[in-house]
Amino acid sequence: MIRDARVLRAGFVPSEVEHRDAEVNHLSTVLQPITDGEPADTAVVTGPSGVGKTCISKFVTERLREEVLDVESTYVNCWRNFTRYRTLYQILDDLGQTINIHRQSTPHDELVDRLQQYDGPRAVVILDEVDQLEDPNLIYDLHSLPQFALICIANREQDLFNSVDERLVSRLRASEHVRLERYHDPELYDILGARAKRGLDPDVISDDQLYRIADAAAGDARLAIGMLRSAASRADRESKDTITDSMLLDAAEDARTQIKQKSIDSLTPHQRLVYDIVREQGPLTPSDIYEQYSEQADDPRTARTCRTYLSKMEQYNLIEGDGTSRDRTYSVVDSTKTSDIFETG
DNA sequence: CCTCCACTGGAAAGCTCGGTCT
DNA sequence: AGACCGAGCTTTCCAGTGGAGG
Repeated sequence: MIRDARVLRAGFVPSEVEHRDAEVNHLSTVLQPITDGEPADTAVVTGPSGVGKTCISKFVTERLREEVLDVESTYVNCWRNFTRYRTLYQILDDLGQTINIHRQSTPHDELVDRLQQYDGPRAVVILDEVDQLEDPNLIYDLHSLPQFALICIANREQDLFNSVDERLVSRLRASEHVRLERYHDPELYDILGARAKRGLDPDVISDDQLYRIADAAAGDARLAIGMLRSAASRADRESKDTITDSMLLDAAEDARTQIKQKSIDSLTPHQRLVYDIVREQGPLTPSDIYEQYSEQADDPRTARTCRTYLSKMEQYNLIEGDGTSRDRTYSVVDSTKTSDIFETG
């Protein structure tokens, strides 16, 4: 029943991008100078999650590489590689420049030096979730190197500008800006339809079901494709020929928890304990959380560290803080809102 | 309006771990 | 093997913020 699982995976870049012609063209134009061996301007790509920011950036870069021989490209997820060192290392690694660089004992500055000395072909550097960078000055360093064309991806323009200093803000404001809006339901339906057609046997899923996935995903293509993937793999496991409505219902839950589970898995045991306390007993005040935590933990960390955990988890969108100062409480982020849409449909 | 108190998050120093260098 | 180094995490200290209550 699954014909080509690749097209249902999260990072898949399709051969044609649907409903993003204007944005794709815009981004292509920014990178265009590279085809003539000229330096390209920095591009900023913004929009909420699942609108295709990563997808069109990779797509445009791939297409450029098909056109021109001498172009390298690298993709760094700054959320996973949030330190300056990891990001630089990732870029150098992708460019094949990590010979003689040792993960542990090479100073920061040497990595930047390496990039400055890089004399290979021009390279497109995609920095995904760039607002998550611990030290945004890295953007400035890369921006000033003419052999690299930067694509900075962020959810919100403001998040990006808030975290960087003045000189960089003015430079980024001057650079090309590609804004992506949420998909409308019919657009999402088209995207899902295309993936289903390539990825699944015919008649595995009905048009009506696809439309309901599109509806439930509320403009988020990643979520929608995740739901489709989850439903399809369930049907496959159970050796069914078609996807049933109840599978769709479970898939909606699945797709959301899977995204969350990734974050949860990256927590340390101490962070995990704090998260579990908030999940089971929240909403709780910070002092209550710490009291519980220090009782339950083996060799508990200090309250300050616990605060660092909380703000980290808030960034990961695992928990949310409500209220300010004394009436502040933390609780887990609610992720079960899609059920009713499928129930009535 | 003023003081108290809980909460927040920055800065700097300390620790441990895993790696290199000789 | 032992000295040494940097990253990442933790601790200590503390200034700033904003409700609550006199």
